[in-house]
Order: sequence, then C-alpha cells, then structure tokens
Amino acid sequence: MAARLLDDEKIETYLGRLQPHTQEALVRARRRASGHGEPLRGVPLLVYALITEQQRPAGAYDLIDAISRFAGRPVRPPTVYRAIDQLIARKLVARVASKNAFVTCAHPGHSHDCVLLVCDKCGRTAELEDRRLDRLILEDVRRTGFEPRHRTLEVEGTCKTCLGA
Amino acid sequence: MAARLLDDEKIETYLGRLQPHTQEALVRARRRASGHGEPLRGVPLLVYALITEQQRPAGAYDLIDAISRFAGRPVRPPTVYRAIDQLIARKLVARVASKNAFVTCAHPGHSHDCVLLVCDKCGRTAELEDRRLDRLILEDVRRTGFEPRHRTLEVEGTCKTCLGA
DNA sequence: AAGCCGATGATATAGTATTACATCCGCTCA
DNA sequence: TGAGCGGATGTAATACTATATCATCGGCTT
Repeated sequence: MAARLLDDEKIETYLGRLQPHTQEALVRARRRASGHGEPLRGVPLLVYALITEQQRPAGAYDLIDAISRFAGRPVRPPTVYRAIDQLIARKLVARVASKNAFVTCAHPGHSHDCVLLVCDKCGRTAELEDRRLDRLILEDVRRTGFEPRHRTLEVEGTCKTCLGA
Repeated sequence: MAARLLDDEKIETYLGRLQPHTQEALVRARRRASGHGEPLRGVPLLVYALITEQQRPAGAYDLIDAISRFAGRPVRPPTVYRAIDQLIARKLVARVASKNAFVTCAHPGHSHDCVLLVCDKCGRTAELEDRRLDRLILEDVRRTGFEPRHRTLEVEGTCKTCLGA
C-alpha cells in the first residue's frame, strides 16, 4: 500500500460532524461493506460521505475539489475515479448516466437495478423499485435474444416538492 | 443565413453512395422532416446519414472528424452539436446516455421513449417498444408524486448475433 | 439600401474520464 | 531478516465530451 493520502483518524473526526442522515447511511454502508471485502476507508469512504451529505448527484470534479480541500493539497482525478469505481462495484453508489454524476444508493444491497427519479429543478434524486417492472423489462429484452448485463433507467422531471413550490 | 459550410449538391452525391439501409432511412427521415418545419439539409442531414450508415452509436467527435473530412476543412464542435440537438428535437436521433453517443431512431416518429439495447461486444443497438412497460413506469413514477418529462432506459449486454459467435 | 434578426461559424475554454507510469507498502520465502 | 514480488496508491499527462461567447453572414423589412 502506498503512503496513505488521508489519515483515518482525521476522516473519522470529519465524518462525525456531518448530518444525521449521513451518519445513518455511513453505518449502513459500513455494515454492508464489512460483509464484502475490505472495510470502507480512505478516499472511497470520504467520497461516499460527501455524496451522501449533499443528497443529490455529485460530479466527479466536485468530489475532487472537496477532497483536495480536505487533504490540503490537490488530489488527482484517477484517485477519485478509482474510489467511485470501487463504490459502484460494492453497489454503494450508482452512476447517473443522464448527468454524468454519482449518487449514493438509498438501499445498499438491494437488487440495484432501480429506477432513478431525477428532478430538473432541485437536482435531487429518489429511487424506486418495482419487481413487476424488472420482470417485464427482462422478458421483453430476452425475447429478442439479447442477454442483459446491466440496465439504466432514469426518469427526469419535477419532484413532488418542487411541484408544490 | 451564413455561408453554407456544405454544398447541398455535394451532399446528395455523397449520400447516393451509401448503403441501401441508409438510403431507406433517409427517405423515411426526410418524409418525416417535411411535415415538421424545415427540410433536412446541411450538417444535420449529413450527421443523420453518417450515424445511420455505421449502424451503431457515433461519438460526437467521430462525427466531427467525418464531417471535417467531407468538408475538406475543420468543422467545429458546436456546429455538429447543434446539428445533433436539432435531430434530437426532431426525434430522428437519440442520445445514448450510458455511452455519451448518439444513434438514429429506428422508428422516427414513434413515442420515442423506447428501450435501447446496447451490445457490449459489437456496439450495435436495437430499439424495443412496449406500451405496457411505458404505462407501468408512468404509473410507478406518478404514484410517488413525481412528474416525468423524459426517460432513459438502456440495457447493456450481449446481442443475439454476438451470443451466437 | 440601412438596419434588424436569426442561422451559421470560429475561438476558446469548461467539464468529464482514462492511460501510463512512478512509488510505496507489506507479504513471502530463501 | 532482507530481497524481491505484487497490489494498492499516487502523479503526470492527455484524451474525450460539451458549451459559452463572440463574429459573421444573408435575407427580410421598411
């Protein structure tokens, strides 16, 4: 392992000051991570916390800037992209293809082929799950002889809150 | 109107040499376009033909290069992006969000919220339509109080042909 | 024919992502 | 115990994608 860019203790102190919803998500994410390979730490942990904290998709370069500020020196893109890849592999984070951004999964560990609702106004996202939908898509796709590996289902529009305002 | 970058007649000559499937698509696209605003010509026409010709998603810069070669001088990104935007507005082309690329719509004029099957191996895409699916997604989304404007549904995997090979 | 307007074109730059290489750690095994 | 292997981490450089801004042109109005 190379010299750690970020000190574990410093990260923990930082995390302790985040919002309650982030704390809760971190507990869930760590619990999930502990069953799947290495514990969550370093840049991936920080990336996960940062995305969760702001409750909407984060661009990779927003994350790079935030982590650079935290570290007190520039952190390069591959460092953060690697962290994101790891989080996606662990199914803790999902890419928002329509925005080139990333969100934390609301239900870590679920099927993960969820429907992502993206609000044009506030930028927040919500997840939706529907087994019937999953099944229908799978049937339709398989019927054509196509073997699916991954699916992206994103709906852009206006969320309930923004409709009210 | 500024000096035309591309000469109409030269384009027609070029188009005449493309594959039969492209010719057919062009006829359909032009018919559709004629009912909706200006006829298709210039850069948008060429972009449409180029994407169709290669039967798989084209990156914006592939198109920029191809059109530059055709024009015999560099054509700048905004020129091509504007053409793409126009084609998307006319529903002749769709963005492939998961690949930052563009495909021509197989069924110009249809609902256009189709399912896009993207093959990892050969890169080709196929479209799928299913009203039941459309309805189910709409119901699910509306139930949460979200007002949809646009949806992206892409499935990555292996196509029938590549599975056979 | 002066001047407005929208379409087109060029310049520059912003934003997103990856390739390739350097470095360091900690483990294995002589 | 320390040489060296291998994986994770860190850096530099660059490729790829997209847009904001300004310049220009041609046709239309009056």
